Amino acid sequence: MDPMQKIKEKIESLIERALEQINIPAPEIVFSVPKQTVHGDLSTNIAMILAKEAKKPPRVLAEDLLRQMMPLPDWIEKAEIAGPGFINFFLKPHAYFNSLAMIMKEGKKFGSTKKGKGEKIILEFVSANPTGPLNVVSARAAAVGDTLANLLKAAGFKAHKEFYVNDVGNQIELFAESLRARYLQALGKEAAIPEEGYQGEYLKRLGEKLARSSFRRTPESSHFKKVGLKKMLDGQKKSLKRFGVVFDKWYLQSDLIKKKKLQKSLARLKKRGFLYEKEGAVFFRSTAFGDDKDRVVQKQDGEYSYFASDIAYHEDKFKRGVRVIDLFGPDHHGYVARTRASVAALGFDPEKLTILIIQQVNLLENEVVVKMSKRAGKLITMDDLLDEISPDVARFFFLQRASSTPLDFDLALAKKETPENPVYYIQYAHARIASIFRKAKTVIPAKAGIQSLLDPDFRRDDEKVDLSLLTLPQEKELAKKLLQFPEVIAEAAKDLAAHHLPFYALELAKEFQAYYSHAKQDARYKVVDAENRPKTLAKLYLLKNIQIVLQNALKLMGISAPERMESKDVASPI
RNA sequence: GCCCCCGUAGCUCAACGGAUAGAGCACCAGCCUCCGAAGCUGGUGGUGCGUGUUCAAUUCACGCCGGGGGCACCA
Repeated sequence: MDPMQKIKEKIESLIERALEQINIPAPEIVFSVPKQTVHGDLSTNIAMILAKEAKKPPRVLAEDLLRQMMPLPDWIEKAEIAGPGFINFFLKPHAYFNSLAMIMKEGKKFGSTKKGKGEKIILEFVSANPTGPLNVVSARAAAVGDTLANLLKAAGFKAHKEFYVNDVGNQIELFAESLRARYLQALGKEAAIPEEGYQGEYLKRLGEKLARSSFRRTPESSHFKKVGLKKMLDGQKKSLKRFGVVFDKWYLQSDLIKKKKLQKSLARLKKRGFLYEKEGAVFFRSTAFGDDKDRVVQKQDGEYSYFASDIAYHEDKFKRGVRVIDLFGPDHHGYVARTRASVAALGFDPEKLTILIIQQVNLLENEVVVKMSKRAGKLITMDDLLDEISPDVARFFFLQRASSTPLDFDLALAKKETPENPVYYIQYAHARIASIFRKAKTVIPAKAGIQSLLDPDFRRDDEKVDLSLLTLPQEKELAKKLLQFPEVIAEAAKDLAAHHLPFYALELAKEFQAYYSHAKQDARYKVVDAENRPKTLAKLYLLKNIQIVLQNALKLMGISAPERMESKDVASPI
């Protein structure tokens, strides 16, 4: 449920009735929450939208509307016309406080909605080649993809996380050859890593390990492929787990061929007239759907192209889900048009396919860009990253940025900034509330009711809490902020914009910290007051709600919500 | 040449087409007998250029300028 939505709907019907009175058909009415409190709690631009149609200046129309709306319901303090013709509504605190019970009641579920109607979405991300360890770009994709999946679930979709394993093709052969060479080298034999092969240290180590496990004769190339692949996949899974990302499915490209899915997809395309032969190769007519040129699906040598597998994979995904979301790396943006074309050619709605490009991560070292290449063996791995900074910090760092923009990542800087990282700010707000509760437990006389509020499983009915005792302006603002959470989730899920989440959490933490800090100057802001039990309860109630929302937001980002912040580095008060 | 991403504060990034463009870091000045100073308060400082659409443009369209990336019968 979304309490804010209900408030909006109520005002909406007021406006609709007013429009009816002056004979203007009502369009969709949009509200925004003004940045400044002087502009009220909710604002609409309806008078400016309709000014032309009404043949009146916006402000005059706004006045007409306002007159029709009188008298306002008791939960609206006042309504004003401002600026070029905004109608601003000022709500009484109880309009918000009354909805807090819902946050308490829903707990971990607060913020979730059912807008997705259980629609299944297949979300594919990371999908790095199984030829080496995951790098930082994969880390970014993992953080974003995982949080998008969480957001979609919270918005009422069924999100399925999938990792596509490119275990077929030239790069795998090169990989196997490179490993074989390392193996032979470890045995002291002459062997060269193929040109374009994989030079990384990790293969050297693996080759040495294989050499130690005494083979009587040099194994077949296929053996290196098999062992190497397994090793790489296990390593990738381990890194991802360390990062807190677990996939629902690891989908093998080779399965598409084994299970004849690839062949069937191509047959369908052929039947529909989108395939043709030229110079001994088979082409897909992607230009029929706006691609620059047609694309090869079967090469002259009879092998299927990577793209052919991808066609089959997308068909398979569309058979399993209503919507498909792909997170591509920046080097794959050229694939967007042809992928979309293939989906359309197979008869699926291309609108149901969303391809997000997770932009590159420029790794910097002392402000100099470090070029990464898996084949040349120059890379900074996800594990290297996690050796330096915690998963919480890394995830937050990646989530803060819109994923469609390139990201400069200075490892040295990231490490240095760790103590000041904003993620701690949010966690600290959460821990601080926990701390206040610990304090309250010792100070407030133990009555039957209060224990329940201090208990994690507290529910509203356990004890009457009089929220009208919350009279400070910041308390109303905090309640307002909390109630915006479901909309934040819904919007972020709709736009697939994970970065809204950290910003919201930061804002909420900020408002709380500022509110809390007033207590030093002003006793009215003090939460725990042994002399005033009802007021303490009301404040604790609000704080509990803040804590719940912070928890839920952090959970969506895959970040922990600690009860205490513990660090030796940070000095405690003298 | 074509395609994609990006130009917002000294740096890293925000801003459903809305009102006085916001945060963090950095810098300056204050604040711990009192629920955690990983904190709070105040200050310095910004939309690359041009034209259009609109009541309203950081946002949309077009054109420049600048930075990055991609344009395989490799995956």
